[in-house]
Amino acid sequence: MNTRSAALVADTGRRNEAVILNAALEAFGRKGFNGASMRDVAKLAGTSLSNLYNYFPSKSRLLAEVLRHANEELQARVRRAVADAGDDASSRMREAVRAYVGFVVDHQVAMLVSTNEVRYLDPDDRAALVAERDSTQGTFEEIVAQGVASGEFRTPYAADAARAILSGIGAIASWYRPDGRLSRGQLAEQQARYALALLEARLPH
Amino acid sequence: MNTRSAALVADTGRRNEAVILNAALEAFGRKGFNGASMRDVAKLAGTSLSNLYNYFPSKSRLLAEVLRHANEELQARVRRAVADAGDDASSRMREAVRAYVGFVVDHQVAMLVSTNEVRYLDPDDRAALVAERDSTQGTFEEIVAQGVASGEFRTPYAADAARAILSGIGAIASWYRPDGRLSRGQLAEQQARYALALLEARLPH
Amino acid sequence: MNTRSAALVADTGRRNEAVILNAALEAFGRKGFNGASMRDVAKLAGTSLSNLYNYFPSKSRLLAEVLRHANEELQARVRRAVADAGDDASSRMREAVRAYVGFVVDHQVAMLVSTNEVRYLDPDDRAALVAERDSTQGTFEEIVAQGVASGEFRTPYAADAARAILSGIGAIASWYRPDGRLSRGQLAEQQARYALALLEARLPH
Amino acid sequence: MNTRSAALVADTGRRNEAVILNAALEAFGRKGFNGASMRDVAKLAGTSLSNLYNYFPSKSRLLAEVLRHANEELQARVRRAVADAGDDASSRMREAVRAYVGFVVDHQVAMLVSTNEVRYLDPDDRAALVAERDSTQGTFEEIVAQGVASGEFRTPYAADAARAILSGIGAIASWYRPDGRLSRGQLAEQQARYALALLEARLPH
DNA sequence: TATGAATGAGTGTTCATTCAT
DNA sequence: TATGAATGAACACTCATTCAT
Repeated sequence: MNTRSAALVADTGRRNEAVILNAALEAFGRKGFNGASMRDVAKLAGTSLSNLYNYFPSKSRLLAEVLRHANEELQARVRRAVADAGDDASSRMREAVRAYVGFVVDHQVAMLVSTNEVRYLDPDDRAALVAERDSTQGTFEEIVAQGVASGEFRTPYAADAARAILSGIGAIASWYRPDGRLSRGQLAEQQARYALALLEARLPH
Repeated sequence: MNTRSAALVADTGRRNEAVILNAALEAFGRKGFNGASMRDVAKLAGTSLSNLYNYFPSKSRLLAEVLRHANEELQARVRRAVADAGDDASSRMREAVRAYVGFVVDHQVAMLVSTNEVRYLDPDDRAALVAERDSTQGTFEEIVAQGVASGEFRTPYAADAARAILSGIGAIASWYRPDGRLSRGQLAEQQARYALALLEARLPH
Repeated sequence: MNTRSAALVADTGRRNEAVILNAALEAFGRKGFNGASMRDVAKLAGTSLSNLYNYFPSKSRLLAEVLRHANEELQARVRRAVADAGDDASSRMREAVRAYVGFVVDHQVAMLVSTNEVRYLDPDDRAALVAERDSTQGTFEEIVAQGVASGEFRTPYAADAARAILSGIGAIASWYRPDGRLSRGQLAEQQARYALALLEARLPH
Repeated sequence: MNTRSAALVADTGRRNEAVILNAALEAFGRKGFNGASMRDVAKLAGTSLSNLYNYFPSKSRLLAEVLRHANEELQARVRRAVADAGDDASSRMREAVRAYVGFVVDHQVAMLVSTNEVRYLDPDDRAALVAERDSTQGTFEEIVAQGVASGEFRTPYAADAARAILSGIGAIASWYRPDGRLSRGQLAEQQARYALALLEARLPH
């Protein structure tokens, strides 16, 4: 149905749960959290309105679960990439950025919903998600700190650099088209270069 | 009421119109376009629900006007800044970024609403606004092109650099607090540096 | 604007009053009393909404005036026709029918509004109008009575014949098209024949 | 509640649907389509406003269903009557008229709503209903044609006679009172006589 | 687990009418 | 006489949620 994104939530065990989560992601992506109705979600999930409530106690909690899954996947990708990268900050930053970009491209809608609809979460759910996100951003901040310490990165504004980098990458979700000028790989390469340049890393010439 | 932003729409001549536009901006900022009701707007504007419709024919058109005013102000600031800047691409980029950051900080809510709620515009209004926004981005793209041509900027990814820069600056609206670590001026300076670094400009050491 | 009907209310003295009455007739004709708004009327009259209330104190009274004018014209036509007709019941009935048909064709919309929207009048206005209408129907009933007395009409159901005849003629308003199969004159002739036949008059062969 | 009409829609199977349809008929009958609100209908049906929409997707479709049921019943009565009548045109016309009158008397409100509110239907629904009505009128037109061909009816205006007859009968709905001068049967007999007379049938003396 | 019926609060919008000018 | 701004009530319709089955 949506050719730009693979299903975000895998179909393990409780089958309908995954179906509903993916339907909700799609609905929220199309119309926003407040613009999409539970009926929309039910229709996309191919089930009845009332059956939704057998899986999620409220619309808000449904959104929370959608965002939790999205963030989980993003975090996993980034952590794996960093773990598999070399030891120097530049390599690690490059791989972290590539992974982040990969997620944004693979799950464009999830990224959009993630950034635009967090605010509609109930306070507790929002706090939990923000904490998770901060932790992902923390991974980038650590790499920045490492690079500054090692002299690889010379930016005088290290404290905010990770956020600046992630803002730019996150925004990709709002304009990237898979059939556009840049391939998935080229985009990742480009963003990595932007990131390292922003950090004033010693770039290869 | 909102301490983070001065009124976006000036109160010249048609008074209630400005009052309503500012109320709408605030309401949409607090709850999003779909989350805010016309009743919310009326309450904030201190008028009756039905009277809103003497000024704007629909909620959607009200949003369109809010966004048009916001973009107008942003565009004016950037153009003025570029016109007043030096001749070299680096100076012009620096001033353009400063102006853009200034707008985001002065009209944080307007910036947030602008990026998050455009999608709810009617197609025609959306197209018109996107065109205006592209024109603002075009100003940045021209500076990039100038810098690349003159050798000031050495990024191999010039085509997408303006967008990357503006994404990062726009995102400021979602986290900046006037009482935070950075002053308005420091933030502007920082963002200018990020921008020039991303462009791989020859930086002063 | 409406090619099927001449203006019902003549433009004597208080000019805008006639303009408004004709506009109201058109509006009520197009959308019904409850479907047409005072704004609709104002637009058609080429004046402002609030100005309507300088002429008529309420929507309901506006309708009452429209219907009063329509009925006045209808009544005048019928009375004039009967007065100008011969002495025998058949001739008088024939002319009365012709006149009635003439009104329906000349003021189709007025006839439609008259029959469909009376019910929305305030009780007093409705009573007054119904009385006027009964008086017009009374004219026909007298002719029937005369014809029965003289032996011209042989129907055993004289008491309800006038109403039956007028129902049929009134309904013409809902289907007649000036460019249809029958001319104005042919239609009148046809209806006169139907009426006399229904009354079981001795018809010419 | 309404002593003048039996319930039009029978309560078979889908109970609430019939309840709502009858409530809608009553509401539209009392105040007209535009004058009656969905809240009125809900109140009469003894259910909630929003529940109405579980049965009918819009006020307009609700009206369409009401009118469809009414026309179905009318059509069925007329067809049955004609089928059960003798072979000559006069008998068939007499029975057809009797059946039509019977419907008007039994379902006075339905007849009124049917004639006054069709115009508020959506174009497609209106077209469908008009087609059904034309088919009923067609039944009468065929009888007229038969009678003219056989020499039973001598009217020179055969083409419009069926419509003239049905207009008169339909109008009964707007004045008949069950406790009035005429009984149901007398009224039917009277109308049959009017019809045959109008057709210039050879009447029994 | 799944459904369709039900509900009360809320949506954007329009209404007839009034008022200040 | 004429206007534009204003209002409170009402409109058709949709909402998230619940309940009986």
